[in-house]
Parts: sequence; structure tokens; C-alpha cells
Amino acid sequence: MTSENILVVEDDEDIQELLTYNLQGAGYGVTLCGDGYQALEAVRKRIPDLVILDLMMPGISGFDVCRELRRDERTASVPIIMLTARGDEVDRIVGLELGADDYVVKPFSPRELLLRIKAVLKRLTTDGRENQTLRKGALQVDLDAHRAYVEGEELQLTATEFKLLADLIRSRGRVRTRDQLLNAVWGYEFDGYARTVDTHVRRLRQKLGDCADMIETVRGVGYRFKD
Amino acid sequence: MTSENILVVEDDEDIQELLTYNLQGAGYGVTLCGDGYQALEAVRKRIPDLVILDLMMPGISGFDVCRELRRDERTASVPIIMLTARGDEVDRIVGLELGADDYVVKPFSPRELLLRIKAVLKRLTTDGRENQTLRKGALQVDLDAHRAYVEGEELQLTATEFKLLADLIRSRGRVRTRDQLLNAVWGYEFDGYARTVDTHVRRLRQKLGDCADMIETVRGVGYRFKD
DNA sequence: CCCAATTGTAACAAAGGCGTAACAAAAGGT
DNA sequence: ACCTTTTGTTACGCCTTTGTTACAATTGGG
Repeated sequence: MTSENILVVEDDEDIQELLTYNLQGAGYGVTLCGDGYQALEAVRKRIPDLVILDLMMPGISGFDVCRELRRDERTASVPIIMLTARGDEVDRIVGLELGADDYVVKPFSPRELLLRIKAVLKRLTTDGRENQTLRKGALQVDLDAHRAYVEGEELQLTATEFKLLADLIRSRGRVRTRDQLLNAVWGYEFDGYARTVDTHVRRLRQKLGDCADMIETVRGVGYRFKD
Repeated sequence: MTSENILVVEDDEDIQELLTYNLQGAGYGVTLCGDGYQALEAVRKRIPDLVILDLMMPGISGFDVCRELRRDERTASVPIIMLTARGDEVDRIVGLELGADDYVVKPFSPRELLLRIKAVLKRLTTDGRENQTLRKGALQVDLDAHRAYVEGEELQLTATEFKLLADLIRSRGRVRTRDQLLNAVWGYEFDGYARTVDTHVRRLRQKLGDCADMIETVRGVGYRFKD
């Protein structure tokens, strides 16, 4: 997955550095701008996935940049997080003619900013989405509720079993190697034996009852969910 | 603008006539039902904008109709005004497991009833798209008043407990991870341990009494409010 | 038909999650 | 300033989950 690109518009060099360090550390690509002119130019070159915008800047203010971005339809929906020194400006920023998506009051903790970035980006992808339920035959997996059913009856799955099942269904029809499953379900940090997958597949099959055979063994490769 | 449709459930014909006359005179559309069975059937056909419900009726009582309406999510937020003969029943009606929105004691003046109807309807539209009172079973949470009731009895919740409860109810049926709860209830600035959530869930459950089990633990994931 | 590789099964010990309770810090009211 | 309430942290213990291991069963190839 390609990392999201964040445009930082900030004149204070200390804050520039702080932001760059933390954002890159969190896996984001960072483009730096020292003022509004640079920002508008940078946006023309490449539309970022999110903009962090200082309100008070020499030259064009954050206000103006924001308005400018919103005016152009190519950038109108790019989320903007405002940095502001004073809390009482907040009302005018969010949901205003400006239409910033969120704001952070200086001085801010990098942790907080990262959380807000995540939330804003997620809102974009999650909003308006239907209830994510995966269905296949008698099987039904409701991701939001974190419930799984066989013929309407709920299964008592553990967290790992649930994630495993969800992953298998998502990639139904395609084989998943044990390594792939380990990465998807257990995460990349996990360093254990691949046979762990087998154990969980077994437990899952037991609980699936009639649907046990929906998880097929592909000998020498891994497992595959029936399509 | 199309006039609001009011469902009147009342067995006494005199009162039926009185209500019909006054409500139509005030510009409302009126549907009449003589008992609870008819009422539930009428609702299925068309969901009214408001229900006026007599408490004492042959067959299904107003109590039962009310509970039934609240149970079905399509009608759970339809405002209900109760008609009751005795004043001392009142406490059990409003904010009760029943969750009627208001009540009028018989004998009532048409003028008074009209005022209450207007007030209830206005509350609904003014309070915006989002229902300001959340209801689920015996539980009722009034966001404006910052009050919560179980079976009509008010809970003494702290600010945090209230926000937590409100968030859980809003996302009822969906799991909320501890991180999500921390962000929603404590805010992004909060930098603390996820177990803090547990503590507050516990306190909340204690105060919820009979409704404690409406907050379900989803092991390895988070918490979920019963749907 | 036999062998070796692979997977299923079962059992076990370690790890982890959560409820519970107690405590200390912080906030709020008088 | 004092007391009370609220809030966040910490410690403990129970129970569930989890990863590993050993062993049995299965598979496919020669």
C-alpha cells in the first residue's frame, strides 16, 4: 500500500521539523511549504491526501489558502486540518465558509495530531459506507458488529478466529498461504510457527459446524475459502 | 408542506370525536384506531408522525402498544403522547421503559393537548437530524437534559459515564474498540491507558443495574451496546 | 504398497484479557 | 482551605485464549 501524502504548510521551522519527523515516522509522505504561495503551487503539482495548514502565516494566510483550495474543484474535497494558536478562533474554522475538517490548537502533541489525521482520513473512506457484512452461503460475517452467523445462529468466535474467518472470506476463491494469513491476521511483528495457522483453522472449522468444509485445504500451499 | 399525520388510539368514541375534530381543525391528518390491534396494524401500513395513545383500553393496553412501537426500530423514534385517567400513573409513563414523550391527564382540554403536540413535534424537528433522546429497551438517554433513566428512574451518572453511555448507544450494535472510545469520549488529547475504559464501563454497568448487560464485552476487541 | 511430506487432532502450559477493588490524584463545591 | 466527588492508575486473580508440541491420519509420488 502506498503511503498517503500530507502537505504541511507552516512557517515556523521548529514546527516544520517536528511535524516532518512525526508524520514520516507514522508512515506518511510529507511535502513541506513555508508559506501560502508555495502551498498553492505545490498543490498544483500534486494533489495531497491531506493538508495541514497553519492559520497565521506571512503572505497569504491559512484562511486564504483554505478558501482557495475549496474553490478549485480538484482540491475541494481534500481534507484540511488547521493549526491555530488561539482556541477562540476555532468556531470560525470548522464547518465555516472555510470548511476545514478539523483543527488543532498550538501547542499540540504530535500524538494528538496523528490521531486526528487518522480520524479525518478514515472518515473519508468509511463515511457513507454500508454496514460491512460478508456473506457466503449459510455463513454471514458482520464486521461492524463483530459477529458471525451460520444459518442465522451466532458463532462464539474468539478475536483471532474472527479475523481469520474474515480474511478468508474476503479472499474467497483464492488460496492464502500460511505466511499471508500470518501477516494479515497476526500482523507482521508476529514471529511464530506457520503451524499456528493450522490450529486456528481447525478451531474455526469446529465452530463452523456444517460450514466447516467451506475452508478448503490446499495441500502444500495453504487454505482457501470456497467460492 | 404536507400536514403531519397523527395516529389516535382511543376506545372512547366521544374522545375520538373530540380529538378528530380538534386535530383536523388544527391542520393535522388523523387516523383513528379503537384498540391496540388496529393501532399496530395501522402503523405497519403507514408510520405516523405522532401517536396519541390511551393508556386504558380493552385488549392490548397502551402500555403494550407503546412498548411494541419502541421495540421496532422503524417506529422507535415516533413521538408518543399518552392519555391517562389518573395522575399518579404519570411517573411510570414518561421516561419509563415505555418512553412516552409526554402525557395528558384526562379530562383534558383540547387546547392543552394541541400545545403538547406542537411542543413534541417541534422538539423533534428543532433538535436537528439527530435524535436528542436515545432509547433502547428500558434505557433512555436524554442528551439535552443530560439525564439517563432506567425504567423511569434517573441514574446519577458522572459526566464521563454519561458520554460513554451516549457514545455506546449511538453506535449500538457495532463494536467499539477501546481506542475508539477513548477518542470519542476522552478526546484526542487524552494520553492514558486503555484500561481506563474498562473502569468506566464497570462503573456504568453498576449504575445501570438491570440494564448492565446491555453493554456487552467483546473479548479481545472492545465493547458493544446491545441492539 | 510404502515412504515421506503434509495436515489433522489433542493436550498442555504460557500468555493475555477482563472484572474487581483499592488507591491516589484531580476537580468541584462550600 | 476543606471536604466530597470524580477520575485515572495500578494490582490481583480468574478464566479464556493462544501458541506450541507430540502424535495420528492423510495424501501423493515413486
